[in-house]
Amino acid sequence: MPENTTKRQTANLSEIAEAAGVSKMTVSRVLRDKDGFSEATRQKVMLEVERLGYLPNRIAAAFGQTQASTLIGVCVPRLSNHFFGLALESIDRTIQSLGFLPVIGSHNQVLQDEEAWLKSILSWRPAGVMLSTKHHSNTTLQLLRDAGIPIVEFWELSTSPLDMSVGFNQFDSGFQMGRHASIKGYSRAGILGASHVVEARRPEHIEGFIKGFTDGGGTIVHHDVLNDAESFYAGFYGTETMLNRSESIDMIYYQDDTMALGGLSWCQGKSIRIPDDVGLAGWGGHEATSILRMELTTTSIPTHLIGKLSAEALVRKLRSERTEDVTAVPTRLIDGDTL
Amino acid sequence: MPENTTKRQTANLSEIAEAAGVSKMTVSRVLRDKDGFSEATRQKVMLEVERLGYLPNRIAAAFGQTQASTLIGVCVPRLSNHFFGLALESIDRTIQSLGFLPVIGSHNQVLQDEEAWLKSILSWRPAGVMLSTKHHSNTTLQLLRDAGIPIVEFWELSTSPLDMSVGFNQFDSGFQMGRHASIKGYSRAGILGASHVVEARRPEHIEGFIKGFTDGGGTIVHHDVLNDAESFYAGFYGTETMLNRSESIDMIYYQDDTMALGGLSWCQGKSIRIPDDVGLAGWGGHEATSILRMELTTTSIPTHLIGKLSAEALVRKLRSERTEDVTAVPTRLIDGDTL
DNA sequence: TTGAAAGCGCTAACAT
DNA sequence: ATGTTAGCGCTTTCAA
Repeated sequence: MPENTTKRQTANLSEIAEAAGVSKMTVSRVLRDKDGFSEATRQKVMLEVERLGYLPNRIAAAFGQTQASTLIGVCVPRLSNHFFGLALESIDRTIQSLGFLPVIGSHNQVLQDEEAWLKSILSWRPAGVMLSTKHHSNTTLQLLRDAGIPIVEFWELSTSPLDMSVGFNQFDSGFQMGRHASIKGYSRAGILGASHVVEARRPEHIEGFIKGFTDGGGTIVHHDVLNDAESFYAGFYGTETMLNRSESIDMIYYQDDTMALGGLSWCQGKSIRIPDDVGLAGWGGHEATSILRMELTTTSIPTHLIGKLSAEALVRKLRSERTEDVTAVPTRLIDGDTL
Repeated sequence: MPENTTKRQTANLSEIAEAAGVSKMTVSRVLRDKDGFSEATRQKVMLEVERLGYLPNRIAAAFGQTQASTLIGVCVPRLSNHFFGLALESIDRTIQSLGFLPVIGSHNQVLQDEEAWLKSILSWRPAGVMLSTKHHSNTTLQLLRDAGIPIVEFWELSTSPLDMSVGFNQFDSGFQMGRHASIKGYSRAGILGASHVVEARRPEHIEGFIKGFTDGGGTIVHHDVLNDAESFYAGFYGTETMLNRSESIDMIYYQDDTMALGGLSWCQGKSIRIPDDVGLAGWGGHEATSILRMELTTTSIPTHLIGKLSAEALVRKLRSERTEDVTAVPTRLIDGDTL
């Protein structure tokens, strides 16, 4: 029976102090394990803490003492994105185990949404923030500067980070695939991307692929960006559209593996031979590829590792421990059966 | 260059007040749009707010005035779960648009993890919490009671909720599939579940399926619970194991669609005819099924709707508006080609 | 080893 | 329409 009209529901330090026959400060010291109390006192206090079901009030604790906030803001493009879901899982576990509370948000690839989210979380004076893109609005940059808290940019590596960066070289991951395709003899590629935001920036691995592929003498025949979220189905119908065009292409590079899987399925349904008729390459390293009879050629991203390392880097900085500003994690080109 | 040693980085109400030549209270009123100020005053104040880049301090605002906290705790089983990812996306958007800040956590189907997360978020005195399971530890129940804040249990419908519940009848969704399979003539079913937690409770839709299927005269021949997360690959190898056993089964019911898709793929690789040799049924309504040449028989869950309605219900309660305590959303049995 | 006092930034309640 | 006062629960600082 929620009663958010009443003032206070839980015991506070004073009540514990009174019950235990000591002062507020002594209780505070015991709870935070600062020294300055005897074992006997500790026991008296803890007994009352248990008995009264004391729950610390972090709002009060954080209030005024900036460094006491245990909130850490974490912003990703989409909560339903498979790859970020995996990274978040790792971030969540790591941050919590280190004694902080993650506050997760999303920006949908819209700079203004990131900005709005940032204002929202900064008004709670977090100890630090974790951002998953390299590009930010000017207001965002200003807000971050003013906040004066540690920042980790994770996912895509930034070699000149605002503060710290943990991630992989996204351009290079695409570049390698482009070169790989070129070496394998492919020369006319289609690229299939998707974004539900029209003005979205072209992903760096796509840029990298273009460079790697054209450097090797290849030509990008098509570059379709569907106005849709990356998804299995977007890859399915996007592939249909692309292959039904007149110009012949010998391979398709997909924005991610969900799309590549959709494309692969469409091709199999049409009895198009992979990789003989068309080569396919994805990006990400999606778990779903494990059930195929052929291995998808793709680039695997160490989502878990990124999450763990980025959360750890942030906490180390919060604790004023030594940390690298830039931590690169490797991606791995999986030379599968589809290209 | 983060400096979490210095005390304050941003302007506060007093500074705005001084700069604008009014009192703190007037600034406070303007910012919260409470009445009690002239248009001229408003303009003076807003000018300084802009100029000094004032960012409200919600910690101070929430401190002492319980109802001023804009934090809402949200706990799901796993952040990387596709279905919960979709629900979270909807919850996130809805909560933010209503002026609150979601604090998302996960419990991995472990009651103690939910309890730990709850303690953590309650110490931040949230305005309300959203939980995605019906079952809680005694301590969790006690904590929720003491907190005295609105609670929404979302996902699985609870007809006697702690406070409010928004979701579907999970038992019934399985029951319907069991009856459906039985009516179609299937009589010897295998059930394939997965959980990375050994002592996890059996999902209600599995229970429902068993009831519906056996009521119709069917027999559950196998019930395997893989010690793994639900995943495409778990469905793949679990199906292999199950079908390689001696006893003949004529259908498999999967814990979710990712597993069903894995199973379907395994069967197709072995040239097992679906649904003639074996019928397959999933649960959830995964987007990936859209790329198959056959439609997966499954139960579709309105993840987005659940997220939206549950977030709205909570906020309505916070605003003391009228709300239903129990909101049922429908699931839909998709009578596809695999059963 | 312990306690007392001050103050963090804001808002509710009460003036004017 | 605007200002003043008090206090939320905790921790830091200083004193005993």
